[in-house]
Amino acid sequence: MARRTGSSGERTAREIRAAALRLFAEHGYAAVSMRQIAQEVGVQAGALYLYTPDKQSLLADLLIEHMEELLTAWSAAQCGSTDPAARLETFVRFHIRHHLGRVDKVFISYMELRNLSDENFMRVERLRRLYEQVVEDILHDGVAAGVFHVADPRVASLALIAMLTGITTWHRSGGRLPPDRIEEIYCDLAFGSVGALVPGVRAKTG
Amino acid sequence: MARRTGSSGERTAREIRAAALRLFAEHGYAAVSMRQIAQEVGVQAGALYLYTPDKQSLLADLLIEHMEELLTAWSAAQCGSTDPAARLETFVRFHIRHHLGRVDKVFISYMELRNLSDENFMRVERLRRLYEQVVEDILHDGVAAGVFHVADPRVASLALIAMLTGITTWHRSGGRLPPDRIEEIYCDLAFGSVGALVPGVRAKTG
DNA sequence: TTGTCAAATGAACGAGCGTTCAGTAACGTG
DNA sequence: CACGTTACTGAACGCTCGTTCATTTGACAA
Repeated sequence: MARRTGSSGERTAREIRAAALRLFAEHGYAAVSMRQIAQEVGVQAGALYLYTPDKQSLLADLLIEHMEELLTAWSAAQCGSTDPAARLETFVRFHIRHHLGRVDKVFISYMELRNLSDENFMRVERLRRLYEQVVEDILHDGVAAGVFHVADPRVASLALIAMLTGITTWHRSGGRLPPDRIEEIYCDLAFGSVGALVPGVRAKTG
Repeated sequence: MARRTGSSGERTAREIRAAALRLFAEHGYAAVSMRQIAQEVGVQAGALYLYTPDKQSLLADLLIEHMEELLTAWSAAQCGSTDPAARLETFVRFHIRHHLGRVDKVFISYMELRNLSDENFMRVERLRRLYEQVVEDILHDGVAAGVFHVADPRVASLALIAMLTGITTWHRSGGRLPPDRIEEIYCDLAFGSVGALVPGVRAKTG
């Protein structure tokens, strides 16, 4: 056989990326072979090279796309408000919602950084730094406005992101808590950690 | 050559474990070959099998030992107090101090879980669950005593651990902040997130 | 000095790796 | 229906992988 009936380059390209993402997330980049990815797509290993120059690019493309998608989505999601508390709530809810819908991508974005070439690593790292800066700015403005109380906005922003992103390690869809409830809980935790209360009348219970 | 002058089985065993830890942390388990580990020790690959049945055990031993060491260290470090706030502060400081001194082990303990066999994974997971329970119990008691305010102690404990452990991803020894300062900052963040203040007179600044 | 044990060599095993490429079958257009 | 284009095969390339094992050397006691 050569070309398969009903095949389409565009579809195969999508399937390859999806298979690579799934397998990288499950077994890790180094532990997944091009032949495994090909098999998942239903194709021979050589065919992959019609769609990617090499294995490394397959990973790099996934990670860079993930970070760009994250930043773009944030641009669209952020509220116009200048109130730090409103901005923080918007961010927390956005971050959780965005990440819960992309567990695999989040996973490999943290796990497989070291398997990137130096150049690709720097590209991803620059994007990640931009995202971290978003939080740092919110916290910084909040501290200046006297509504947040954190000793070190930079460290607090990293702590906040780690806390929020950690959800992806334990969350299972259909689990005990629905996404909305998780958002509420983490809003409370986030605002508490910066020495503030969530805007609105919601009071902490316990 | 065969046996090398001045060689000792015990020392070689230690060196193999150290080399494996370092290389696994730097490149990932799957990306490190037995020949690389052997070269780091200054030995041929075959010699490793005098000290480990296979590569998998090399990883599993490191992870299991790490978790057991963590639990043992906590047993020794915990204060006798029944006051939830005091227990939380002790835990936060312990966790940070313990983890900052073992960055490599912490790293592979989170990154390489999926490279464990099912049996080894379950062993590590059981130990991890015990450690998470420590925090959950503290938070639960604090909520019952009315000093902590969290909606869901289980989720809050996972959030707290994620926040604290995240330090290891950005911390560099000799960086901007000395370990003591990091402890202070994270104590504030941790107590804030559970709706409390750090015991003592320390006030949040910012 | 000899013998025993501990510690390591180095070559080999089959398997799998990422990648290349000449060949071939289905598709889309005229 | 012919024909260039697109999509893919399948075999092969040189390597590296984890692991085994007969052999060799150093250390140490008798």
